[in-house]
Amino acid sequence: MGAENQELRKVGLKVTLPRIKVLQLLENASDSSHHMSAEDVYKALLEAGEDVGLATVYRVLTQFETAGLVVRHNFEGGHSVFEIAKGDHHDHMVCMETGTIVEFYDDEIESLQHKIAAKHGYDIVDHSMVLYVKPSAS
Amino acid sequence: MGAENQELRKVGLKVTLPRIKVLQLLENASDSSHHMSAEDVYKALLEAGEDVGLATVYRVLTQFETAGLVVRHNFEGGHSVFEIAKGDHHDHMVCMETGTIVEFYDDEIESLQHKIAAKHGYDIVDHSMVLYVKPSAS
DNA sequence: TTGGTTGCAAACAATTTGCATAAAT
DNA sequence: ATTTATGCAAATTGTTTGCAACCAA
Repeated sequence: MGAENQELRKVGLKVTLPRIKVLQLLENASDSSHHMSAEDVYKALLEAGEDVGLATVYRVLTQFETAGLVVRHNFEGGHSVFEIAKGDHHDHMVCMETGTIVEFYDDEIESLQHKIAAKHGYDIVDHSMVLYVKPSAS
Repeated sequence: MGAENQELRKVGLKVTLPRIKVLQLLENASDSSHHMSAEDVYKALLEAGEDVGLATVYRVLTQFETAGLVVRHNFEGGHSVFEIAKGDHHDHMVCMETGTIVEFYDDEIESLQHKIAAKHGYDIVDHSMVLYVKPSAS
């Protein structure tokens, strides 16, 4: 039995075929397909010959998000994209011209964010930071 | 003639009633209604007795965004919110418990963002940073 | 006059939900 | 056997578009 099997049980989700397939897909997602929309996942599964419904993909992704297995991002342009949660937090840079997504993490920025929230009497629950960029004119 | 009149001409938009009304509404928006969705604007105008269509509100807001008169934000939860562009750039902090929105600006973070983008060979076109917070447990 | 603008209804895209059926424990 | 999950189609939500009537320049 695959490791996905265990992961699902661990978060209290019944082990079903759709869930296993979606989880495998996201875990093995290559660099370029690291961030996938529900539609992306759905089409990938269809192409792999798996017979899942789009509604199920949405349901499963939402459950995974709640369970902390995946992270949902709302970049500009309406639809959400998901990526497997690898434990590490990072922010994103989206190239407006190529669509490339670069992940980065900056300790200094993180601590400044906390400092600012604290200054206003708040604790940070979560945050999103996306830099929309273009290749720098050399 | 109101000042909105001039502002519209300045950006090359024909002066029409819906545009004037939407612009006035956003300019006079109180602190709590500083950030409004298209629906918010639509309902506010209806309550004020103005007879505009929701589609027109969307069109006008999009035109204003293009013209730089307003800024559109995509906070979590699907719909967009707009605010009059007062020239100054700032980021947001959204309280998950009260819905309060705090605006802030941090020079240090801004420069770090540019430094990071540059490190990856990019220029920043735009960025969004939203801190989702809760009142700090005292 | 004449082209830009509006309102309304229909069209859309992304996501959610109801429900009868199918599968997991 | 029970309970939960799935697939499909229909329903929602937020936003856009086609088009005839309308208004600003």
